[in-house]
Amino acid sequence: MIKVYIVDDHAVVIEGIYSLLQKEKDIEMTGYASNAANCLQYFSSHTADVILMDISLPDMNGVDLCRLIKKNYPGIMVLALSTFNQGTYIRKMMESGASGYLLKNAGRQEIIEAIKVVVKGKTYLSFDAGQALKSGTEQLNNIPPLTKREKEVLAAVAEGLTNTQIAEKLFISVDTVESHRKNLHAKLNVKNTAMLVRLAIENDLL
Amino acid sequence: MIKVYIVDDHAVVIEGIYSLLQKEKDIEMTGYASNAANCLQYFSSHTADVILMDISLPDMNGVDLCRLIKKNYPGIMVLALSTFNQGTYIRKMMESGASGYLLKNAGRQEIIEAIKVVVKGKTYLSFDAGQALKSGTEQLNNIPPLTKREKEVLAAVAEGLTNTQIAEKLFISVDTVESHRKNLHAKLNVKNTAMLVRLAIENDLL
DNA sequence: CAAAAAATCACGCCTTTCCGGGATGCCTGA
DNA sequence: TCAGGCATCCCGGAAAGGCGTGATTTTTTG
Repeated sequence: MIKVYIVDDHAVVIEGIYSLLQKEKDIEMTGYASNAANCLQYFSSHTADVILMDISLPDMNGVDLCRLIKKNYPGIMVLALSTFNQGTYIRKMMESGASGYLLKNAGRQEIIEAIKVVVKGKTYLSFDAGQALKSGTEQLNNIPPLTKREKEVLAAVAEGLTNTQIAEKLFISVDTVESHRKNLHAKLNVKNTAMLVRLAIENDLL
Repeated sequence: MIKVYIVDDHAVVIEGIYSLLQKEKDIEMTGYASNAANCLQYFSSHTADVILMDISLPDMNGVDLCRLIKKNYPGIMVLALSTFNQGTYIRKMMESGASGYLLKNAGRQEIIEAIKVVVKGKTYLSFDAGQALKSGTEQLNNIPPLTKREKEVLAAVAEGLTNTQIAEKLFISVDTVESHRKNLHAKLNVKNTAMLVRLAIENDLL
């Protein structure tokens, strides 16, 4: 009997999965939570085999919750659940210890299969998710890590501040700001402010 | 007996709503579809009182589907269903004839209430959705209409083209491009490229 | 048709970015 | 200890953008 727990802030999703899993003999739903806090509280005194976890929760994002769970209870398998089929999200979840990634448009069969796969310690990725992951790593999407300062400057630029204003804000000289911008341009392979801001927003670098 | 139909590409959501509505005596689920095409086909020979409609579907967006439904069957009330609490989406759905907007984190009570309200011809907005709408219209979010040329220039700017490149692309002089940019700055109340691009992306002006 | 809105082009002036260098400490991990 | 990444600062010239103002032509629309 596989014990499944759900964390999702959408009542209909919880209800739907509950309803779907009820028909399955060897799967049992032991509980659910609509936020990270309740989930963590539950596991301080209970356990489960698999957690179906929405990546966006009201009080914490799925990535952090997943990391916490895997750190404290490595035996529990986390199966990420999301509407978004974005390489970045998927990658982050997998890096945080998730055993799989399931899109919410998955049907009953797929959900059950995913649960059975991850409970054995294997990895399950929705077909589309797998695709997104691949195309993400193999293509240009590859964003080099930015330093703390660079991120600060980038955020300020995206807010529309001029170099002078940024310099004042960060208590550094205008030249330094320019240096950071130059590095950002080089790292992100852009050549002006417009492309920089666009890339920053679209890749959630703020 | 209120007849409810669901259009959503997430099996769990359909299952969840079905399960929730089953317990309600005076509401009946008459069918569902996981895409716009099936939905339209269904209504060519059936009807319903309320359609719960996801705003993002695989083959068509909710806004267009809503418009189609209301045009052909004005008597059917459309209740938009979405994860996103964004003023733009909400506004577009309402403008397309939807009777309400429900967030997917709504509980059983709220869903049922919403259905009962819209079937009477009234409007139902999730609390949060109402807030987003208000803050959208009443605050600065108010975006004046842009002309065709302005949109073209804006798109080019967001792509990272320089004024010279834009001029070549649109077969106009650099001065004209600058004029359009000046107008954009004035209309959108920004003062540099960074803010312009950011605002353009965040308000889906591309 | 006549008024309004949009699109076009122009000039001058100043500010800001962009770019290619170079330089100096500081800290960390191999 | 020492290389390398990081953050800091500097210079100078070229390019692009921002701002005010004004003008002409086309298009839209009441």
